[in-house]
Amino acid sequence: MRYEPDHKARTHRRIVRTASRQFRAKGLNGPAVPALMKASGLTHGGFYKHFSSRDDLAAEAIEESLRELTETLIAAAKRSGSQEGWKAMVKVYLSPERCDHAEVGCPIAALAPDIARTRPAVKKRSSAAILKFRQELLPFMPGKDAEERASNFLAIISSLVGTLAIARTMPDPALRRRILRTVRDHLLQSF
Amino acid sequence: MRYEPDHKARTHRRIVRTASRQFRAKGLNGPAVPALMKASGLTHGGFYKHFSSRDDLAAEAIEESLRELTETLIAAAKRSGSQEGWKAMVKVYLSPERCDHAEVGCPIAALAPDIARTRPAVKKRSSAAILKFRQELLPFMPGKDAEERASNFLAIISSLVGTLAIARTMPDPALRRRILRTVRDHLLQSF
DNA sequence: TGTACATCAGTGAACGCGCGTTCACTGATGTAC
DNA sequence: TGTACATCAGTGAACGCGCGTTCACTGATGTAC
Repeated sequence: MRYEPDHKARTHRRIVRTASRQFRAKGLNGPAVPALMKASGLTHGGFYKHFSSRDDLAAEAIEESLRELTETLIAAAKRSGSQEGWKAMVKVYLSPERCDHAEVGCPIAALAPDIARTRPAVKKRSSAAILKFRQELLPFMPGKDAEERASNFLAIISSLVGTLAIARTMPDPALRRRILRTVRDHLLQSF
Repeated sequence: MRYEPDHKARTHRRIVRTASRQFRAKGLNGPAVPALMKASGLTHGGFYKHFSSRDDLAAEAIEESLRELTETLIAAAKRSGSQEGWKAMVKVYLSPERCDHAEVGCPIAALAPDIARTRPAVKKRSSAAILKFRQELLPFMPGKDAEERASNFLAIISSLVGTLAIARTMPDPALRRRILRTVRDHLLQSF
């Protein structure tokens, strides 16, 4: 069976996108190769036509989900129209919907400890992707100069990541929402 | 072989304590039962004389590590002597040593996403232990009334957890230290 | 125009391995008589 | 005092299973002649 010229690239992208959701939902060691391929409507045998290893896919999936997150947050900031794009980002990031659906949410909140523990190759690509993510969001941060924006980015993103991570450990949805609301309100009046 | 009356209880405690380190180092799905027992100088066969399942040990290990963390932080606050115990807690929590040794550090920073994804029984016991942890630290938080201290606890702990999680994804030790220092300084002058 | 062959994305059986859990067993000591 | 038995923390072989990866194969279509 021959396909259109970009067929393989499209399949590849589809595997990466579905895998990025599976990893966020189940952890970096969660989904097995057969499950990852099945979720894209394929069988596991073809996996190594697309990726050199499971780690290779994991790294690509993390890079992809960080690109998606960047896009989502910047879109929210631009939609808000105001000078303070970071406030729109905080509101989106801490929304109950995103908290309850880790599979489409922030890969740092969902996977940071897994990334810290993973093989050096995956860790290197992931941390580079996080630094790129930081670079793209810096312009939207509060602060009068680059240095202040950089330090505020760290203060804000660490609070966001920690809040989501903590909220998700709580089985009670009402408590989760209370946590999200509390930190959101705190952050919005802090900068 | 008969043992002293408390022999089994001591062995049990030893398994839990070594396991709590292994889980923090390798994740909730990381260490296998044989490895967990071997780390305590035992063979895997006796495991089910002490625990009803691997999940049972995981829950107990998380509870234990949160008790240890509570102790460590309160000791730091009391050692500092000042009225502002939370500042001493922030400094200890974000120390480079603790960042570089997840196995003896905060189980929330090391395991939150794993806890969020785990079986309901483990999740329930873990979240209860986190709420107990919160309750014991509240008196040391900044704020003029209970409500303010509760909201500040959340703002501070989420920032701490997120900072450690993010820093640990970075392979460069200098960058890790810079991240820790930045958030520490930010927090210390924020409340 | 017709035929033999090359291409290559995807298939599915098979590999060696380690997992969580079970279970019959060990053997030093306490207890019953 | 001496002996038979009960106790029970810990041992190690074995179980069924799913893992990541390999590999010979499929089969529709493009290319060579």
